[in-house]
Amino acid sequence: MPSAPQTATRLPMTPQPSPLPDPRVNQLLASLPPAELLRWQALLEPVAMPLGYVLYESGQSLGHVYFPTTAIVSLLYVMESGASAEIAVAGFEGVVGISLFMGGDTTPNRAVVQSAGAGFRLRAADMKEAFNRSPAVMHLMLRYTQALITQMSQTAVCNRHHSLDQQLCRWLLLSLDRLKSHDLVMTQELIANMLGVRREGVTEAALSLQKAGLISYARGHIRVLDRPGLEKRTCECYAVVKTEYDRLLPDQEAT
Amino acid sequence: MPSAPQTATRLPMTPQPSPLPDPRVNQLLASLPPAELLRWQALLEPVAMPLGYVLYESGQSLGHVYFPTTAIVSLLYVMESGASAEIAVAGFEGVVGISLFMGGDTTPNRAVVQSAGAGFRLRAADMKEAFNRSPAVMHLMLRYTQALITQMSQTAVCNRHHSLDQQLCRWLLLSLDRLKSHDLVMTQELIANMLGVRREGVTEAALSLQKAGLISYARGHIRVLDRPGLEKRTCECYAVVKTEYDRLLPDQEAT
DNA sequence: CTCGGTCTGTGCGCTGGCGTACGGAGCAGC
DNA sequence: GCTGCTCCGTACGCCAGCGCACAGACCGAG
Repeated sequence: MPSAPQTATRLPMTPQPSPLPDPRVNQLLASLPPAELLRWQALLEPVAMPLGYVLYESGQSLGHVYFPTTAIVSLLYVMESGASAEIAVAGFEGVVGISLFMGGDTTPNRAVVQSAGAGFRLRAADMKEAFNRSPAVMHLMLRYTQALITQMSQTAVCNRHHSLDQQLCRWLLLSLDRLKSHDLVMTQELIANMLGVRREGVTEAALSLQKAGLISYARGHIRVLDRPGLEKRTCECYAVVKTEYDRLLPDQEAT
Repeated sequence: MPSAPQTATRLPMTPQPSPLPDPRVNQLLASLPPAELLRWQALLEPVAMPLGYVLYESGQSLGHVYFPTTAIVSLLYVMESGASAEIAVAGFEGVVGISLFMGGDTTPNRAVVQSAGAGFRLRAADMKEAFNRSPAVMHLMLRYTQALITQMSQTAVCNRHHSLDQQLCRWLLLSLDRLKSHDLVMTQELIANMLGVRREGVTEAALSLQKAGLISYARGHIRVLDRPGLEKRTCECYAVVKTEYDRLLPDQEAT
């Protein structure tokens, strides 16, 4: 695998999908049986995923499932009041739109691009067909779904018990894992929306991380300086989720 | 369907499974294709589910899946500190042990009986076999799983944004729906553990509900006096979850 | 260089829920 | 009818995070 990051995040609106993007940058796609992947090549459509782009809206029937490669997608619930809370996050390790093969077709959540990048999409009908035809595909998707469930559970726990400080660390680490980079482009306002807290709260937490020398922050650009430090500072939730992802989704990282 | 409640909860330790319990009291079992249900009859084992009984422990490999009939089961995460938080709840409408067919075999959660009653269980191997053999079984289980996912998501949101008061209402309503009764046996201490809050907090919230004439509370016995009142007082989370369950799991309530 | 917009830092009063501690009330058994 | 235990009510100080308001700081456009 060539060094993937390829600073596509630099261009906010049109992160040009590189001329011949490799679906295998997405771990789920990479984990497909070779014959299956071959079939899919014809069906997968490369898409740009600009910051803030809404892949699907609460209750809206899904036309496609999305396999991010360099983008990160947030699943969040938006309340009647307009306040929001992130339920989970998906990147190159996963897929957005599980309700399609789970059978519900819709969810009460919104999926929005949290970090610009690229990915692939697959038509709903094709996804369902593959899921129902191939046990390998099915089991892969279900294992991913279980990992996602763990992330959601842990989000609930974290929301209940842990400090904003710790939650910010967890959130940064989850994002970092999906970027393979130490820089992320993200205003405090956005982070606040994701975490479902005040912007000022994020400012305070970010400052304390900065003072501890763990990150440096400047106008929507975060650089992580001391990742192990973040891991020490966060709550157990991050480790639980990470461990579960590693357990359920074989890493495919050979070479 | 005969009036089900049959105060089995009166006996704490041995809620005698009635002589010939009908699996179809569990909605998932009732939704199986008739031929499939017939197969299962031989495999389903009636079990008593006394209060506090731990169906499975965090990380423990599952020997069975459980289909509650009159019992309610909480899925909760227990932190290193010993504090806990409920992730979701399952009763006669569902099944406990989804990680079995999702492919993970284990979860980081604990499943514990929150309201005594009865149910059935099925050996892990039999469950997997049926899931992989019968698309009808598979789709049924997956639709249920998606409903459960919605519940988890909403738990996360609720933990983030809503007052203890509202959360207590939501929790009572979710329990009520799974009991088909207006009485529940539940100390404030236990509720506090489920919600992941202080016992005193529950006392306060319960008092305010009592003063509003919505419930009456006495030594571990709650009677709901005004259900619509509870529904008015709770947050949107309850309705979201309820709607999603009704949508995904056909009610089978004919007759 | 200036101006307008976005993003980040700071202050202040408020409140919901926490930790702790204790008092009283009901039930069960002897 | 007393004792012990479980369960529920109350009180008080504390603090994280909220809502609000505003000041600087940086950036790009003209």
